[in-house]
Amino acid sequence: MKKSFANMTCSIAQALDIIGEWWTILILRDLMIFGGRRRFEQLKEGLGISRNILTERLRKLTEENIVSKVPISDGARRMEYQLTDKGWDLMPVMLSLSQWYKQWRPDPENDNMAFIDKKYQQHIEKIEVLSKDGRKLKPTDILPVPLTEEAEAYLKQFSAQQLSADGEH
Amino acid sequence: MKKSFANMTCSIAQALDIIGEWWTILILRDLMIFGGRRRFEQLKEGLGISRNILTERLRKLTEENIVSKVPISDGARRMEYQLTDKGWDLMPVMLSLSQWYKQWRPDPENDNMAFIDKKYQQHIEKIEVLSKDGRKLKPTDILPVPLTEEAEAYLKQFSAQQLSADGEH
DNA sequence: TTGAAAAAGTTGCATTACGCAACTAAAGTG
DNA sequence: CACTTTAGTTGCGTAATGCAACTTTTTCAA
Repeated sequence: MKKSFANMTCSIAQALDIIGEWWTILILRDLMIFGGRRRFEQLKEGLGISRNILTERLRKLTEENIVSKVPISDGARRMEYQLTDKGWDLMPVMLSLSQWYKQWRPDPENDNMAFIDKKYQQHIEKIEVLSKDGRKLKPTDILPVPLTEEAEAYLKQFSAQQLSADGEH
Repeated sequence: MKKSFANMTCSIAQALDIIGEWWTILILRDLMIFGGRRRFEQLKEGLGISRNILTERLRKLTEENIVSKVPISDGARRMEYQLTDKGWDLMPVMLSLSQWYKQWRPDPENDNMAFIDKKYQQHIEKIEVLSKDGRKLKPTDILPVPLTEEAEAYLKQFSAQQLSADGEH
């Protein structure tokens, strides 16, 4: 049986356990696209996904409150799938995946997805990771750390040292 | 047979085709963690992944130049796996997954991953998406658009209009 | 230097997930 | 009221995953 990540104490593993299965992120992408596909058959045709898999993925996304199933118009019984706030908050995941691929792709032609700033209808800037003092951080400026109590204590201590050192000059 | 996303003209699909399989991102996470697991057996034990799957994932990651297999020390024949620059550039993907989960998790206890700013050893700020004029964008300020020639032309035109409008007041 | 143990896979088999096509039930449509 | 569309469900064949046993090379202790 395919192993679940749900019992791992790591936010990345937890996130992937929810949205990390094959097709899931592409379904969410379609739901994000302006004027895009919201209906079962549309999603199926657009993606080329099998019916039973689409059913299963949508069921899980609905259960996780990432997507909601709402009437296509008031009082109608036909339904469509819409992102919830929780779903829209996955935008940075989409962006970072897209931008990583664009930066390293071997073939610049093979892509037609863009992310547009709604207000000015412009391509948006690269996604940035900012430090507390506003520096833009490169990947290697960042350290993923599994947090034990010791690690937390160390960081608190280091932080105090750093503050006093900064105050001295 | 599980379908490939490699022939879709979308950078998200392309990225997922490379790193979207079960386990792959968790392997990369372990390779990112400071002082973390770099060796086959360590990765296997730490993740609880089967040997044959780990072999296959590492093979693909190496082939894609996301990970490289290097001698554990100079001239040694024992190998370890290290991230390449292309691999490190996946940091924003890790961050955005982690931060999404942390924001929406039902259970705040069930997580021990943190991302630290190396210089000050502090937790880093939330990942931000910036517009060209430096505004921090919310998910709903952003529009994913499949780029056709028409879409490109429209955007170019809109952009010109916007500039002249901005110049007038 | 030799014997044991570890490291890094490979192979074979059982089970689960996925893809496909056929079927179904309800809702919309003319 | 027929018939079409929509949104699934079911069944089956194949591929992916998990597990355990086996292999080969390297490392280490005595």
